[in-house]
Amino acid sequence: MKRASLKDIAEALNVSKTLVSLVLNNKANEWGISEETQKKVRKKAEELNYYPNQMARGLRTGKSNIIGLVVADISNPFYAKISRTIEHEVTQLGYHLLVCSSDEVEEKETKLIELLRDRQRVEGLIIATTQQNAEQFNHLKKQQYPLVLIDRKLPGFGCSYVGVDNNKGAYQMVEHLIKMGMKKIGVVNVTPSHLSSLNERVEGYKEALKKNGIKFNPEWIQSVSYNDIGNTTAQAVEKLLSSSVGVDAIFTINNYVAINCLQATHKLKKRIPEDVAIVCFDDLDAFNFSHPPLTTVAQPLEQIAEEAVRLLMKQIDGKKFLVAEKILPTKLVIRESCGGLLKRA
Amino acid sequence: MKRASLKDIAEALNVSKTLVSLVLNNKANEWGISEETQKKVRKKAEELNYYPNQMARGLRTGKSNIIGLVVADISNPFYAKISRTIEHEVTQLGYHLLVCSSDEVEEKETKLIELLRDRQRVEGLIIATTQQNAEQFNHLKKQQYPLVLIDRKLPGFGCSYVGVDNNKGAYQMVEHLIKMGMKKIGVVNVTPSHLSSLNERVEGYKEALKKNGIKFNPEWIQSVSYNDIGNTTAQAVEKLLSSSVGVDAIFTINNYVAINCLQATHKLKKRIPEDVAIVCFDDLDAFNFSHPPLTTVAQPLEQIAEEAVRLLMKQIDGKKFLVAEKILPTKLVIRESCGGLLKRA
DNA sequence: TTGTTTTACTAAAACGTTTTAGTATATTTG
DNA sequence: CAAATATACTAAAACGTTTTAGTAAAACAA
Repeated sequence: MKRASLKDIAEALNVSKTLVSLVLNNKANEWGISEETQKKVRKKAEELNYYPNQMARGLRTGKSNIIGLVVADISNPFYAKISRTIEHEVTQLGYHLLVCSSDEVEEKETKLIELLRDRQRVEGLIIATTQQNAEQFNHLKKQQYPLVLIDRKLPGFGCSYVGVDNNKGAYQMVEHLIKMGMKKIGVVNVTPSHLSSLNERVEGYKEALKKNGIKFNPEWIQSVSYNDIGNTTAQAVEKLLSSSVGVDAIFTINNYVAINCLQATHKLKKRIPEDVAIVCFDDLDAFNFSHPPLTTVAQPLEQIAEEAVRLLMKQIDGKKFLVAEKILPTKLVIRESCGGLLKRA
Repeated sequence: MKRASLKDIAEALNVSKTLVSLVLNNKANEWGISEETQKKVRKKAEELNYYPNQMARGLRTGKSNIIGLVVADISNPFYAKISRTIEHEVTQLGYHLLVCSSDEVEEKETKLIELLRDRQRVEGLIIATTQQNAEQFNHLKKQQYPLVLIDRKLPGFGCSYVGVDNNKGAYQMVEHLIKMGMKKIGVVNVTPSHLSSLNERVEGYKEALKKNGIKFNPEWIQSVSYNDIGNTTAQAVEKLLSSSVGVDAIFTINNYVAINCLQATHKLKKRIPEDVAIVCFDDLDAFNFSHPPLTTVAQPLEQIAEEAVRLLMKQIDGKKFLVAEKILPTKLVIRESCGGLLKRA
């Protein structure tokens, strides 16, 4: 069944396509088209079930009305939540969202960006990048292509960015542990990591110790490897809980590490939080019902998404690459794994 | 910076746009265009960084190369995983994916379908529908519009559908519990529910009891309401665990209910699985590290996605609405919450 | 040699919009 | 009453492809 076009409406009413277009784009009044004619047109459009062809429109105007989102993995709840809100926001604004996963592979991300920009002609990109150098982004910047990075920042590259205050989030978390009476606080980090966010969290941790007069012991920081997450986490936890180190609490650098630490600790038959507290950066719904429910530093996912869309739209509307950072506050979510509830009782 | 078009390449080489188009679409040989000319064209295209304008192409061919996916909530891990695979599959085939969330609201879904089909001109739709009647889908069917339903089936409406054998999955789960020595097995369902999948699960449960000579007690099935999930779940669990009913095991109808039952049970200070086993339909990554790790019926998410794409593409290629059902098997994932490991030890 | 076929291309239309530059008629102004 | 202005429209071009229907020149056949 062929779809109605402007021409069909125009012919049915014996008016020009121009007039129909003007009416349906709400420009009729500024063109002095009579109310009566407007009504006729709208009625016929309805009757013929007319919808503008976005491809024709896009071809003519040069606007695709699509924006692109590239994340490491859309099935990761962290990105899924953000994606959800972004979709919602851009839909409000008459845009569509194309989401792609890079699988944390640099070349895939490069290809995806190319695909979205060059083939699909998306009008702007929101990216949680996995890239380590800014080559491709510099290219986009030179061409004034609307871009917003989220979650992960590229050191030394100026662009729009939305993220959280990792340093402060970690600081608050650690300070809370100290207030709970913890003296020796370990960290499980990831290695090697080029992600700025993780380093900032470690810094926040160290600052909290310092400010509270606790002398930092290098053995308190253990690192695990994504390639061999199970074994390396087991080793890290064992080391932290060994009699020589013997920490009271473990601060895991992200939710993925947290999950593995949880399992490793259970395997060692240590109770949480009685034997050791475990807390982490990043909140997941699942941490509500893990054993025990985890105390975390939560990121304002919706707000991140909203700000990212806002910054992107500003660039799209202004046809200009903009450099603007939005650093949002995190929130301490206190559940049972840090012993807070127990000690209060 | 203006992008290169066919015209630019053609002019630079003093050939026609037609020729350039033919070469770049790999139709040069069937048109007898010389190797030499082909090389020239490809080289120039590369040089000018040419990418075809999908909107122009779409306008001309009537194909958008986009397909649409509508689910209840893309931030739900179940749909996020499926979406991930669908995206991957269609990308292989040169398509893009537009994902939208209906929030389980019928009118939103209706609008989204309209938006995707009429405005964005997606070439086909994959939908986990929240609708209760087939009106809109019948309309699509009449127009031979490519459609695949996943996860949720519309009773009495013939179309392509991909889902799992809910009945059998539930049957196997319940039979496993019986083999573990459970005699009284409760169910926590959702009410009111028009979702066929949930009803099938309840049927499978009943069949398993019957086949194993256990007389079904209506009090064993309790229902909760999404609107007041916390309270209703607490009541349901309390009832099931009360001395008058006293079930050995609780089979929750989906992952969302499972999470709430887990919390309710913990709150009652009952141990799982010592005091009561808890199992559920649907697997989540999170159930690996919940307390205790949950025994579940897992759905083959990737396979669902793959089949859905296959069925959709068949319709798009054939320009025909097809009625075909693909029912996939589930898998029993035995973890600790059903007591299996304990009793084996 | 003439007519036919093959080779290697091209011109132009079409897809459905938006936008620019009009125009014919009616109304107002000086 | 002529000129200027306002009103209510329209014709046609342009966006960048793909595809249809060609064509000129070369090669071949009779």
